[in-house]
Amino acid sequence: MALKVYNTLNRKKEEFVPIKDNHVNFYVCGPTVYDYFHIGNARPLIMFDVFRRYLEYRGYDVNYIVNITDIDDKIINRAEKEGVNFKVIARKFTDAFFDGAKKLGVMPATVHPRATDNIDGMLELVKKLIDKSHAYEVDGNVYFDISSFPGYGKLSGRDIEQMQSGARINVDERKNNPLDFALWKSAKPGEPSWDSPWGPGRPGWHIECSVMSMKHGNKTLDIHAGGQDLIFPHHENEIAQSEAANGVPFSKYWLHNGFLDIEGEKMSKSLGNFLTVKDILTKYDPIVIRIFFLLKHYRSPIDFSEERIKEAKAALDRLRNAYHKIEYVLNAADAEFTHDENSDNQIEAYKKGIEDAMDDDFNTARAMGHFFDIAKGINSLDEHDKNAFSYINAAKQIFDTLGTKVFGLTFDTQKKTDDLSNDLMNIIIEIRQNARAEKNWGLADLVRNRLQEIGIVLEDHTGGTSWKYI
RNA sequence: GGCGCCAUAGCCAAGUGGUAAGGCAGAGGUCUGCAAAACCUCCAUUCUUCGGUUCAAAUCCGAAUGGCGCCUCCA
Repeated sequence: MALKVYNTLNRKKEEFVPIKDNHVNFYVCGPTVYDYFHIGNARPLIMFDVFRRYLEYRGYDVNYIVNITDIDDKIINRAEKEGVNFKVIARKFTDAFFDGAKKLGVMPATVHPRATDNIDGMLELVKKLIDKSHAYEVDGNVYFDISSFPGYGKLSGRDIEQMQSGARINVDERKNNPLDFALWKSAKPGEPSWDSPWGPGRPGWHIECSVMSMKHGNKTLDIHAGGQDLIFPHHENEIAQSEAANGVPFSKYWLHNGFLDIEGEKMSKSLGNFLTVKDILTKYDPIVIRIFFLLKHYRSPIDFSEERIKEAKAALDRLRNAYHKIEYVLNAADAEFTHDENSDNQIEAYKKGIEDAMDDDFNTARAMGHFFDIAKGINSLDEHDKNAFSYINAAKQIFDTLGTKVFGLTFDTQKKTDDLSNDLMNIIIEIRQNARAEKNWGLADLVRNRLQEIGIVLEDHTGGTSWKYI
């Protein structure tokens, strides 16, 4: 089955065909580093990371670009408030972004370009737009003239005239048209600035993405992605300035993720429900956050709450328990298993189910359902049945490849355990088994309870006792 | 006012015109010294409502109702 993606440009699912062979230029709008990134920012970060991994799993050569916007009004405002250079703010929250992303299991992009490293490219693009009469300069500011670009509004499905009638009153008087947007802003005294033909200034909000995607990707990207709120004006403006300059489509496919609410309400600082990833990770396993997002389709709205997270944790634990059984059986086995064709076929069917789900506009929620089916299959197996070998082995493969490499989930709850710890655990378990044999339940329970206090769970089976970290 | 999205069990959620995946919670049972984990059984004759198309609709069309988003910085 061919991969299909929902393209915001046409509002339809389309077959995914890269522009050139199996090469994919995939650009995601990264953070503006003016604050710690929040749980809502984590959604595109995690979901598009999974899409990227799946494309690679499918054999595509993915050039994955996630920019850092490190110059912007919000950064300048914060720097002013704290009385530091804007670079201090940008550096601090760029570091926090990379740190959080790493903890969430997000793979580093092929390249993470920064806006401030690309000022020259932006100046060139602005010049080109002026030369082509798509932009005009007023008092050191350069604006894009949207009336010069007939396709304006095609991504967001907006009509220019209707937008003009509904435009806010507080528009910049210097613009020819209220909807024209800034490509270059003149600097006020004391503000960070770069020299330009129009005087000292800084780039407008949208220009950095156009420049960085062209530089590190192509004039026409295969995929451009971001949050739904970026459709207008950000992505609309990127299209206008890029296509006006290059005369070719800016991106073949546009992907947009749905919003996240907190307890049914929009997240905002004024409501006091603003949750940063940094804070959340002090409370929850990052992989729980990952599976929380994976359990729902990326384009739907998602609601974040304690209860949802508890459910996500329970779901993850179910998969981890199954994986724990896989390892327990494989380790305990004498490796005298016979081949079972039925199990092979069954597991092939699960694998195909997951791939079909992902091929259908990255339906991770459906894909996860198949993982639970596999978990059930593992849990139902008689661990002493030698015919179970191929099923268990194949299941492990699916967990390790699709589960870990594509979805970025970790199932192995065993921390890095050294030989000494393993030996000690075996001794403790042996002593407790002796106590149990003598029906010394007090001692047996004491051992189990004390271990639980330090995060180790003992599980008695008919054939012995296994242990794992919580 | 303009543009767009959504409505499936107690909760979350998938659903590709052919007769409702999965997870959580709950009830009963099995296993166990007790736990934990797991397994088995039960838990939507029905998909907000009303029309329509069709042999067949949760899926397509229309309308109503109820939520939500964007149009201003936002992932």
